[in-house]
Amino acid sequence: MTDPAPAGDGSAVRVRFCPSPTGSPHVGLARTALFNWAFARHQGGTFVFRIEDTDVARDSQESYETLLDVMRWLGFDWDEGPEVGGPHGPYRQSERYDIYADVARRLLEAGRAYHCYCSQEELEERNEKARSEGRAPGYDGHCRSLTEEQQRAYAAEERKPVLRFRMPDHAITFEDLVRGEITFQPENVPDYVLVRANGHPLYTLVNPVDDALMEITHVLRGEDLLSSTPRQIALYDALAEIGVAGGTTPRFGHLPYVMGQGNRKLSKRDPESNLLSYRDKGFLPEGLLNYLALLGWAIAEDRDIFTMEEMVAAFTIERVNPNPARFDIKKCEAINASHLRALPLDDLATRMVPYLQTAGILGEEVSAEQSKLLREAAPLVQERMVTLGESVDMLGFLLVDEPRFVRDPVDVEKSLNEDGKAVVKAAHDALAALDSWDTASIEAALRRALVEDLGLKPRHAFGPVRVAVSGRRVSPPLFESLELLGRERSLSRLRSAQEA
RNA sequence: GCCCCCGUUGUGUAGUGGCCUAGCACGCCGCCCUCUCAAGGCGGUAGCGCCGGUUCGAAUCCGGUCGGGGGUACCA
Repeated sequence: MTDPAPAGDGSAVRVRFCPSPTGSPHVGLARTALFNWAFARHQGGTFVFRIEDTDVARDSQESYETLLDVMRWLGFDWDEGPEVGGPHGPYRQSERYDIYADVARRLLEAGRAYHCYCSQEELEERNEKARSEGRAPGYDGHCRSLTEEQQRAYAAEERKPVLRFRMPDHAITFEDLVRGEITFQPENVPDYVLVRANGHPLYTLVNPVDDALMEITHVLRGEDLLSSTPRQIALYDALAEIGVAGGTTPRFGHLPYVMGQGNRKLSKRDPESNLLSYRDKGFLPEGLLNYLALLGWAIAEDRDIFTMEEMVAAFTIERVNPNPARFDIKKCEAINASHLRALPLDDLATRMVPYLQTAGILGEEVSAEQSKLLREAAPLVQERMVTLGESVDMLGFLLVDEPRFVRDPVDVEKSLNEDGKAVVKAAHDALAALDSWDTASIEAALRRALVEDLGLKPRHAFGPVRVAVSGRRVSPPLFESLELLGRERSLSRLRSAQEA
């Protein structure tokens, strides 16, 4: 199915993915990117990639580069953002501080924000008091209407003010794209800080400002941001009033959490959350993405394997489910395995290469002979692998020879005892006498020599041979493997195994 | 405490008042196939949080309750 995305009347749709470059990217991030990307592509809209690097303490350049790297690995293309540019750049917030400073000044001048001189200790104290008296905590409006004189007095104490947004005193209601109508009463959404005392703008300011400036129409983000939505909607109104942007407030949709073990949101600490580890293990990007899509969305009631093209064609926010979803590595692996099995063999062979190189099984240069071998071995391992990384253990024996080819000591002990070695010797002699070296002949010869002549059960007959040749008790099919290994290399292994 | 969100088998979901003695997938268990391991085939396991209401009829609508999660920052 390769239907193009219906353009509809949504060509004006603009969505963004705006991660912070802190630490290692996690799967929740990928899920958010996926839903935004799929929505943009389905609508024929614009996908904006913005970097929210205003947290000086935690952001890093390394993390930024990893982010771009992993986005490319996952196959997301962005229409505006780092490296591709666009009409609303720059797309790294660290390069937009002058914009935020200007907006902050205008908000202050228009009276939509005010200087607040309260110290953090004072705020905490008053919050404690409010709590103990059963009142709603949060900023109490202490500095909302200071006279100039009072402000001067505070300044004289060398207090540095923060810039605080003046929330309106009416309820704020919005239609969440995945949850429906949500209302917040004003007493539950206190005035909040936009700019720190040291002049540094906060997420609360920069995120809505950039969404407004970049003309974002739909905000799809994690559920954790749900309760900050009324603050942002109020800020949008103010921005429109001071003429910062066109005055269109985006529509919001809050995606369910991706949970880890227990009832916890999958955090960066959970090993299962690390996106890079999926690439390192050899998950296919399309497999991982397919699984992630299932966390809160379904393409059809009786189907869960699909391509990204199919997802784009089918994706609508209305069908996103609000329940938090548990990340299940077993299902993730099963989905990935399905994609792996569907890969064309040439593609599979090519995709295994980097993993074999990383493991040192292949060098940087892959010879024509090695490629051919890999291509021929691909059908043998395709339905046995869950991830590409498993090709290392499954195919290593074909690609290296002794001394680098080493048999698993445990498997040797179990299979290559005296009896086992006798079987190996018989196998060697039978194969050495063979005229043609192909799977059928090899199988016939071994069956005759081991099963018929020695009277062994097939599993007992071929087990020792398998360990001798592949080094393991679990391997690709034996006869095919022998053919691929070749006559000389096979016989050599059958000899050396007798000395193991 | 207060505010907000969420509640279908172990997990992810389908379900929008009768098609539901609740479908699909993963997992788990058993059997078949079989040179190992897989894959594949067949079968099985297990669920609408609870209580009330509306209705001829409720997983679906309403109220309450319980449970879980998030927020309540000069983090995002």
